[in-house]
Amino acid sequence: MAKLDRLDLPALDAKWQRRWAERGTYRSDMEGPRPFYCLMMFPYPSAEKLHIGNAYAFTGADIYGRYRRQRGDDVFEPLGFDAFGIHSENYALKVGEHPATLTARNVEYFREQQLKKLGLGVDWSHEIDTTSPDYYRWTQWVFLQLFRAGLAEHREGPVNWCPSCLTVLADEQVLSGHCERCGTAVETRYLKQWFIRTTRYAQEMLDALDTLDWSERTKLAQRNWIGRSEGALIDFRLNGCARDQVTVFTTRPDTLYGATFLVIGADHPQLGDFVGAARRAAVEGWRTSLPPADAEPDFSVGIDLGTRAVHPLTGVEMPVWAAPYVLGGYGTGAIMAVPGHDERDWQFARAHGLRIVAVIGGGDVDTAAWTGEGPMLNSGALDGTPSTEGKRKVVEMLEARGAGRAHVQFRLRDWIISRQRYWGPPLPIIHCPVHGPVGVPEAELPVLLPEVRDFRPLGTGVSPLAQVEEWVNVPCPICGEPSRRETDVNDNFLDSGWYFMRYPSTGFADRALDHDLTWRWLPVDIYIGGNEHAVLHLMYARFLMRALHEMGHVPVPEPFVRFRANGMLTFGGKGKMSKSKGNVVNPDAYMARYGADTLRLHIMFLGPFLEGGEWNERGMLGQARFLERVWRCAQAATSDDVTDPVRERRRHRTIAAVEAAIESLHYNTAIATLHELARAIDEEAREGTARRVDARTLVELVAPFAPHIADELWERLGESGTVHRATWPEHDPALAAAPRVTIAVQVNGKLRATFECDAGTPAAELERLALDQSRVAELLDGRPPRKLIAVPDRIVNVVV
RNA sequence: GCCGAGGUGGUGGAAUAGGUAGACACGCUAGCUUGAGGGGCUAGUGAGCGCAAGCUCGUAGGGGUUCGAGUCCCCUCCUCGGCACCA
Repeated sequence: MAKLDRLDLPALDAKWQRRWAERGTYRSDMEGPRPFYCLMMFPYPSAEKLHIGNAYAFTGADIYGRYRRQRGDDVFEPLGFDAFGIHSENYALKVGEHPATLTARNVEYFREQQLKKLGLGVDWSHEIDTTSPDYYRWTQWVFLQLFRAGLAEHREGPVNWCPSCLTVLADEQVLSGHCERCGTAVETRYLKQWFIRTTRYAQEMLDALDTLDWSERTKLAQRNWIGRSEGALIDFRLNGCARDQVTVFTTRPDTLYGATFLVIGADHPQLGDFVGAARRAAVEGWRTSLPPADAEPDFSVGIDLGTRAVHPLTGVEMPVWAAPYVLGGYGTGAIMAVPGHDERDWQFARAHGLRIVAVIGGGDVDTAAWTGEGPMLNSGALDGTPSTEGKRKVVEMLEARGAGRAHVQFRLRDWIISRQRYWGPPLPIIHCPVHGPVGVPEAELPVLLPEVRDFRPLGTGVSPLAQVEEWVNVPCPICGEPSRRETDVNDNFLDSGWYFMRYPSTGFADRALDHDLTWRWLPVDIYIGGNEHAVLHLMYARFLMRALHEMGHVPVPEPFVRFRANGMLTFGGKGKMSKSKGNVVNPDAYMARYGADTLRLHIMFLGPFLEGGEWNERGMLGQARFLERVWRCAQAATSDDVTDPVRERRRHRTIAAVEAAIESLHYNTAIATLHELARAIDEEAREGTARRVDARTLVELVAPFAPHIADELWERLGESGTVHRATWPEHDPALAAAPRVTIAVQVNGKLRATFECDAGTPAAELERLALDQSRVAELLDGRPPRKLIAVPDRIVNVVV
């Protein structure tokens, strides 16, 4: 036998990456008969390089795409860069470089030095860069479609303001009152902003979740975020202030008789309207000295507004208070306080000596609020009615008087997409003194982001673009009056909210979405990515798809048929990898040393892909050994036998096992199965009996995980073309079934013996065989068995 | 606090419908190779007892159901992830 060439994995990486590019191995046939859209979340090239955690997610998605490609599907596996946004801009500010040059360099490094070297089966001819005018022109187009449809509105409202990033943030970007990216406590400001009306589809998006094949934890996060609650809106007349009435939302209309005061959110935009004249100064002073919004709830903070509210059913007057424990931005920004039956109201009432009345039986309101159900009390004609029924009855009474109605409230809020920053696509709007906000005509897109030297945020609530006078001042597209451009840029979640729609159509400069390609390729067949985007990106993407579907631009309302949240790679006991935790691991050196195939196998072997795992580099050597073995045994297989029943069974079983493992994304067990096959063939190779057909099967099955060595061996085995297209071996379940099985024999539930018999041996026969076992007879010691349980092909349990 | 996912050898992790716990891999030990090495190969490796055959105990802890429980039910403890005053 000729001496085997030494295995040089990094050299194979380079060789095959070059060949694949030359041969267009991963070019998708966009017209192919079996389109399969395999999507992975595109990376955000800020300052950091890709770390092992990123490589993990990409590799896992790539394995699935490769598997489908081998099965003969026309797989479309595109990739791009989400390069606009505050992260990049903040970093650019820090290092004093322009974000455009920084981004270009990072994109180049990500693509050439990291993603391509990982051996991803990506079709780079459809690459997207969100900062390219070729792309953001169409992001602006998407915004204009929303604007025309009335789904984008310019209005004033309370917004989350980050005093460090000097911009507003979406609700989803605020975590426990802190800025998601810099951790600074967020302030509430009242600014005119662009809102996207995501709430319009709240119910539909909630309902559609039931039809989606998504990771359960992701769906749950979305359900919680949408936060549907049923209840009622109730009107209270007001005396002693500028407003004559206020509407509150409650989920417990059955407790209405227990309402003893009202509370207005301290951050309510029109709080002043609720204050009695005599209390005005006191309230103003109080409002400026509130604890920060992120603090632990303090139910002792509140102020009497001096106003009286009239109970809609009893006519009794009650005080009106303001307190920060009520959120000005949720519901109507005001509540009816029922201290007997709401924990927070109870604490507040206690702190301020307000009346507590029990109106639902079952608890003792002197010691704690009773939030359960029970018979109604102190509720006039409704006394004795179960509270579950009372909900409906109270609403009926209110409706009869025109003082209330049933209402469904969502926690989901409209999406604020304006950002007072530089590094993003300018919103394509011109503010005309006559016509108000006017969309830039589509033919004039893109509205190019002007090149400015000083792109620092101003902190005045206005983007730095406002300083570029020659850019800002334009005539109104309708009437020609001197007007000003909108100077805010859009949130980068708008960029990433529709990128997967664009991928198929990247070849078209004259339209965002080519009709034929879009109808052929959408929705995405499988989307794999981190669950940190469960309520951000995934919610926005669903909204945009739904909106564009209503307008007829895309074929269906839901973008992702199947979504799987990959697990996270942790390191050093510090949890998920991130730069701020200082536990990032760079994959580059490992690829250079062990080859991409080794790294891919290693990280996929760390644990179940959907659960993640703890990074270590110790096991890497094991995968290197495995590849060495594959290399050796595949080339040493010389037998042309294809009928040996034992080996054929093994082959078919292996194919079935690997296939099932990949389908369920349990890559770790697929790799374990491959280890076993490789060991077996290797052993046979040493005896000179290894079969070519086994070697070929091994190479085919290993290909999604270790694509470089697989193609090299494919070539060395004398096969034509590439292993990566339409080569997945068939398996026959009949051939995979074992003719002989091992039966375990238990005595009183403890394993005492095993024996072999034909598969399918009936239970009665098994019992007989079990009792024949010498060990069993010994333990029975002449006593008759009390009971025998036999499970065919598995076990016999002898009970004494 | 609420919601979700989990606790299996020295380590990462396997166990289709309740049916031989610990696949596969790392590490370790011994031996063989010996062109040195973080090299390759072979064997062993849950704990305890035993020369051995074998026995006992073992899937966070405690109860339960069952011929049989890592798997099902109840309680307790712990870890990780997410959401956090949403009326």
